[in-house]
Amino acid sequence: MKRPITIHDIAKLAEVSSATVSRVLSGSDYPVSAATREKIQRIAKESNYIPNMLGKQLKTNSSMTIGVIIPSISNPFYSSVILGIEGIARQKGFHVIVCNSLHDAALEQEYLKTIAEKQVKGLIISSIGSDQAMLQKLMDTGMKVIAIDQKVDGEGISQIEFDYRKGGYMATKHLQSMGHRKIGYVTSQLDRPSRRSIYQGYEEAMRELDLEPLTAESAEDDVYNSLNEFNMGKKLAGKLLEAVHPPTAIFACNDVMAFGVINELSLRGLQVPRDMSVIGFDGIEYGQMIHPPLTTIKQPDYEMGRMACSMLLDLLNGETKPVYDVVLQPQLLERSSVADVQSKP
Amino acid sequence: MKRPITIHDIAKLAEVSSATVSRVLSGSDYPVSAATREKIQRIAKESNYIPNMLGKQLKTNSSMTIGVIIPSISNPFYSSVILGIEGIARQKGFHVIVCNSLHDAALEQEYLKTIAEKQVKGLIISSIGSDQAMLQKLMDTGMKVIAIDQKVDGEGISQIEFDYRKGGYMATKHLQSMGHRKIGYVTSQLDRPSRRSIYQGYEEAMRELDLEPLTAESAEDDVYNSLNEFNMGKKLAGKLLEAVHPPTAIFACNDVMAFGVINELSLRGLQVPRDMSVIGFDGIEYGQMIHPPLTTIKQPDYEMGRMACSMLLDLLNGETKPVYDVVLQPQLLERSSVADVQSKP
DNA sequence: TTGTATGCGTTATCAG
DNA sequence: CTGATAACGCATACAA
Repeated sequence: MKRPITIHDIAKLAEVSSATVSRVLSGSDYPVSAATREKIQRIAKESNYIPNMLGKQLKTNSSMTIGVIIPSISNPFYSSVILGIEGIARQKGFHVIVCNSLHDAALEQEYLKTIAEKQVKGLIISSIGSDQAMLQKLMDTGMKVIAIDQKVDGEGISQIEFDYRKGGYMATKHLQSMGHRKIGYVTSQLDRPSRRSIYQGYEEAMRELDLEPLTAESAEDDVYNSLNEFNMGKKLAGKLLEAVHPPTAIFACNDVMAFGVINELSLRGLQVPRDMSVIGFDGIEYGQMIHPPLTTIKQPDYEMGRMACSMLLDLLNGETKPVYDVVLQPQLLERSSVADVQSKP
Repeated sequence: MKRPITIHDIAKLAEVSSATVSRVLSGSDYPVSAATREKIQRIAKESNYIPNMLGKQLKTNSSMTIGVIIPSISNPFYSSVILGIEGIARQKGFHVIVCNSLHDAALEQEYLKTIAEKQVKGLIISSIGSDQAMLQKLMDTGMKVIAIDQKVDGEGISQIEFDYRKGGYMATKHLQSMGHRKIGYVTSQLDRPSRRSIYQGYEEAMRELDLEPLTAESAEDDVYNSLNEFNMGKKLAGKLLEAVHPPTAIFACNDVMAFGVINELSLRGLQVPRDMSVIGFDGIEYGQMIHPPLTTIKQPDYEMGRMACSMLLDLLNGETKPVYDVVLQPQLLERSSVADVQSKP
């Protein structure tokens, strides 16, 4: 294994100083005569020179890298966010390091540390932990942070979030507008702020019409895994059906859970939407692949990624924009899992 | 913005040399008296010292990082592979850089370059490009490479792949064993080796019973996107139905496409599996969330990730194992989308 | 336009 | 056990 080529090797071959080589190869605008410039470039190519970013970054103290911490890429919602981030980042010459916290607060902390050690100056995080002490410390050292999806309260953190409350409200209102009055809500544990917000929206819409909320909340904590979520949906749907006054429509806190609800219903001989309407939340692509296509509340995930990345890069460019929160609006995706039951016979 | 703390700062505070600080803080087993060791650790903690990995890596020329290049994390198959890789990597103290080539050969090359520049010494790649020249160059400089899923022919590259041919064979045989004789195959363009292999398995199984293959291949090139895939499944299913001798069973080259097939069938008033059997390929989780639950050929994606990472780490540890290929075996996941049609009335 | 010299933060060598 | 010092590969201030 031969030692990798450095600018010094090239300098020797080209009979110039390494400074000149650096100036040419780093794309600096420092004046270098066309002749030597060409010579250096030729030799670099011929010798398969690969610049060592570690050296460069150590010197310049800028890694052109942003970190992203999300629960898991196996969640299509987050993988979409990441694709959005990457698109913008690549366009600006930045690289992205993705870390899956897997709903493990300790792991999240660990990744936070790793990112700091790698001298990453910008971070986009959908935090699942509650301990923002470490995050604050990093920000004190100059790291720029954008929180997405999950609210992080800390000074100087720009947030970009969805209007979850409104999404919950919209979903419920849509069901009501279709004539439903007994509307059940199935949700995983209401421990994360986002989930509570959706619930609030649901509750608010119900209260407006003096309707009683009917909620089935999972008791289990979060082993994030879509199959789990699916099964949870099944279980909770079962619970709702066994209530004294079963609902005519079910609102699930995410699409995969809605898949579970639909599955459980069909197992019990109930047809969607004829016998029961179902509405989901998130707007993942698979929603339109099932039968019936799932009516749902779409969160602009991809756009969120793009916006988060743009904001972060602005911050890194030293544009001293004020810290601000962006609230992205949900959108009703009307497909075929909700029936209109208000037509009087 | 204050200058970050370095080992020199700590050295001053602890009244020792930076060499000693390094020995303590880097977890070296070099002997240091318990007293100074403790003092250094205390001061490091108090001053919120964050080691600069760039410096360390530049010096040691080892980044404890492996690169992964895959088509897209939005494909649940690959996100599963990555989770497998990460699990092993983390366990051994390695970090993972994920790059989505998005089915763009140029982008793949770009990421390859980036990874090399970042001094990453190990790479796991599911290559979509055909130009393995760059890859070979990198291997010449000492990079260890493991190719997964997609075969890359090059010297010294360990491969870990699925037995796609056998998977295709198994799927077809399963349909045959359930009495089907007219079996259609829908596939995206047969341009990648993996896809051709599946097709070969299908064809082989058909020939064994002297049956005529009936294939619908997409003409469009690959804009990888599940929705696209889904729609392709719909379109190709339509084609098959309009054949002079329509099949009684359809085999799709991946699960999402199978979703499209099922969707199209139900739109045309055909029930699965009563009127038409469908079998998929991949075994993504969503397969069991649709109706009817999709019978499919499962590829052990997560395990592939784990195995690839283990092999790579062994290679990086200098264990001079011979270059070898691992072939992972597919598994039939019998669910409910295939009907037994052989019972004679 | 080019070269020299220095330092980024760390580890490693070698001498004490 | 500890310290001084030289790298690692690169960019840049300063000198020529």
